[in-house]
Amino acid sequence: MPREDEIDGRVRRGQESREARRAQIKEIALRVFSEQGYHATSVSELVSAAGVARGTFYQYFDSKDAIFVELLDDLIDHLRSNIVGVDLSESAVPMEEQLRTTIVRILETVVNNRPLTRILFREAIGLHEGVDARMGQFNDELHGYVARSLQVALALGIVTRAHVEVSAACVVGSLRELVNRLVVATDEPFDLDVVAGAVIDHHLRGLLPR
Amino acid sequence: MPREDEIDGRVRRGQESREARRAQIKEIALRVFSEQGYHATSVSELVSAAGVARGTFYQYFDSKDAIFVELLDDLIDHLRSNIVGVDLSESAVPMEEQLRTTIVRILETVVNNRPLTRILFREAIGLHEGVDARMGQFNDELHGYVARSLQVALALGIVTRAHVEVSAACVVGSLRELVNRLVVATDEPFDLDVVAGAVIDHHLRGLLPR
Amino acid sequence: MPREDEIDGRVRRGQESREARRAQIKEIALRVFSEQGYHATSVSELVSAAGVARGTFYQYFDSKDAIFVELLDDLIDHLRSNIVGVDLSESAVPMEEQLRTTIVRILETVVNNRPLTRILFREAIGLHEGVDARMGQFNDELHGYVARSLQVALALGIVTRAHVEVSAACVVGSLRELVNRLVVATDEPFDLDVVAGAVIDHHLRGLLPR
Amino acid sequence: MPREDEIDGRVRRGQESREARRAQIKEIALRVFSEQGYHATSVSELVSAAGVARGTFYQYFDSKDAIFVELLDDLIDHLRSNIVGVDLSESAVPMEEQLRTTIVRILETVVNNRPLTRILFREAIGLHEGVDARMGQFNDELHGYVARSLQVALALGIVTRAHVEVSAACVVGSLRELVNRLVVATDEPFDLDVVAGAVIDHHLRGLLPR
DNA sequence: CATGAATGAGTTTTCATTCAT
DNA sequence: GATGAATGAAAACTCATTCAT
Repeated sequence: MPREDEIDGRVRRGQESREARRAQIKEIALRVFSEQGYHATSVSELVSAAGVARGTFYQYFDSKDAIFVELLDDLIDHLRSNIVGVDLSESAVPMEEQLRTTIVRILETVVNNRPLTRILFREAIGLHEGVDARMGQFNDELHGYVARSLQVALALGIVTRAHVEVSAACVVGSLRELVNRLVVATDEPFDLDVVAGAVIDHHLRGLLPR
Repeated sequence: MPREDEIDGRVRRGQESREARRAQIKEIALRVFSEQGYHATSVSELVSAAGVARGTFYQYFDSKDAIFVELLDDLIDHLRSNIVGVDLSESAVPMEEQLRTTIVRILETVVNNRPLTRILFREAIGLHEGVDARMGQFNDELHGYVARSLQVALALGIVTRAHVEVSAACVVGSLRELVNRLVVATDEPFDLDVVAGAVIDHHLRGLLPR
Repeated sequence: MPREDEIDGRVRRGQESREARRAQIKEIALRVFSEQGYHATSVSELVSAAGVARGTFYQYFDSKDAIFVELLDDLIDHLRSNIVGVDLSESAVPMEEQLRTTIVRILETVVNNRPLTRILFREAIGLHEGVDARMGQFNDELHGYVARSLQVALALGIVTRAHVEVSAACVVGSLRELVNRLVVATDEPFDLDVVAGAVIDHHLRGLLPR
Repeated sequence: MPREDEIDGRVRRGQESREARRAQIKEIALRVFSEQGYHATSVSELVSAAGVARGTFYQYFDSKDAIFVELLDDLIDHLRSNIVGVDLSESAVPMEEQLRTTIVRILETVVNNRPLTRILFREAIGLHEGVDARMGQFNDELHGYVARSLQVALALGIVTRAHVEVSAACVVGSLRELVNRLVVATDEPFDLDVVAGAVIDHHLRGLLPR
């Protein structure tokens, strides 16, 4: 009969390596998916790239769908955690600074997760009901957050003349397009602060001279 | 031996019916694709919906890919034809009016081609190299057009302080997001003029009070 | 534009060859199943034995299950059609003769369908819910038929002292076992009339001398 | 260095626990197999139900087949031990009484081993060569025993007019069918003595009035 | 030109068995 | 002797495309 701690040790070691293996497969799958796309990637490629057997893959993930969804959820969670409310009380950090911080954070997240972001932008639409729903939900969250902020700002007189829904769509669409151009379509680095500043300036002050 | 004009007639009739048949298949494919998506639509569904045999389908289109790409090209051509240069000469129609017209036209086009637009937004990414290239190209065209216009406007002093690339991305992204929300995600009608006006106002004057 | 009868001809020819192909695949599947058993037979073996491609098989049958169930249903239908009510009216053919005829018919059917019968007896249990249900249903039908006949015969005083359920089970079980021994377990021919007579004699008069 | 008896003790304890472990796994496997059937039961289910690791299972049994065959052999041995020769000497217990006893014993055995019996009747056919052989062998044994008994009885004039092979098949088939109906298909209890009596009466005296 | 039966490479997934720890 | 992660052969099934009629 093995001693208690021996069992614990085994179990712990097992769990550690299980987690490690799982993470390893996810990491490689992320790379392969982002290089080849979801449909062009077969489970065979996944397992041979990860250097494990077919069955091993299925011990850790229920299906090709499942690992893909998990990868996407990871990024969406990352992004969601960067949406923080803007504090409009007088004592707070200036609104523009707060906005800049949020945008910089979002851009940082996607820059640091280029492969996932690419998948998200290139593959994650029309692929899978669950993914679509999650994506739509995140987009709606973002839109709702911006719209509500605009409402408050309107009420406080901080902004004016806004068609809230349209303006919210403009803000969200601008971010998506920037991510698309700066992160998805190219590998070239860019200055986050400059971009964030320019976006905020664009949306707050518009193109016409004042 | 048939007479000359009889042959001509046959050929013409043949060609007419060829074109008609082709158009009919495309029309039905458009419907089916936009209802079910590219991957979820099999050639079987296409041919049975069109009421032709599998082989017939392949006499008109090289592959499932091919017809899909053709449908997308059609829409992109439609959209492209709506991008017209803004005339900034003093004698011209006021710039804001010109912009409004362009945006209204683009929105009209996508509203009138909801199924295709849906495919374009929901399916046409990460699906097929050729499609990706075309989509990217169109997006770049739009971006380039907006950026060049901004350059000119900057030079003329009509707009100020613009980070051209970022602002162009904001404009393009705003349009994409609006199309996405207003046309792709819902069937509800909306007032094109109001939306176009709000977009232009947003981008020209910004959110802050002047 | 093809003439009416040309279309009809094509369609008819098509249907003929479809039916023929279907029957051919069924026939070969029957042989392979009865030789190797259901589980030991893969679709690959089926199609290579039939000399058709995998896809062809699936054009005619939904699944491996489906063709198997169809084969079994064929035999069960055969057998069911041989269960005919016994006419006990005075003017009728003598009861014993009627029973003999029914039993001879059943034995003939199974003898003429040895491969299917073998599958039915060796494979068709615990394999598939639908098959189980059908088999159970047929067995119950047979049992019910015998039991009802016994009830009537009891009422008419033709038989006596019967524990109806047990006797019905004895009759049905006897038939099953005979089929098992004479048809399933061996290829040797036997005299149907002799066996049928012996069975009837056994159940009607019993083993003890009178 | 351990003392002799200490080693013996270890070995004995080891063997005891080996046997106990083995029996425990068999017992649980019996339950799971009879609930779900052979094919529907995976080794995973077996080991998780038994609370042992996969590898442990394979230390006690060569394969999934092996444990199943062993379970069947157990039941067949049980049943075989209940077949005892009928003593026809004048001084013996009356033949009918002896037959009744044998039948009651067999029914008791299967009633007391419902799970195994169910496996035997529902699964153990066409599953595995070895199992098939064993089942066939037992069936033949039973048949042979009944046939020889009939031969003797014929010679002694106790029974008359018997087509020995057919009558033996009737007797064996009747038992199988009764077991099937009373034990396999239902959980309801029944009066063994009544059923045994009815069977014997049926086969000895037949259905016709005397 | 139209037809639709035939094709077969390719996909995802399962699960009995092994073996390093 | 116990463990359970890893294995990979093998299975069922799909569907875009071809080609004889």
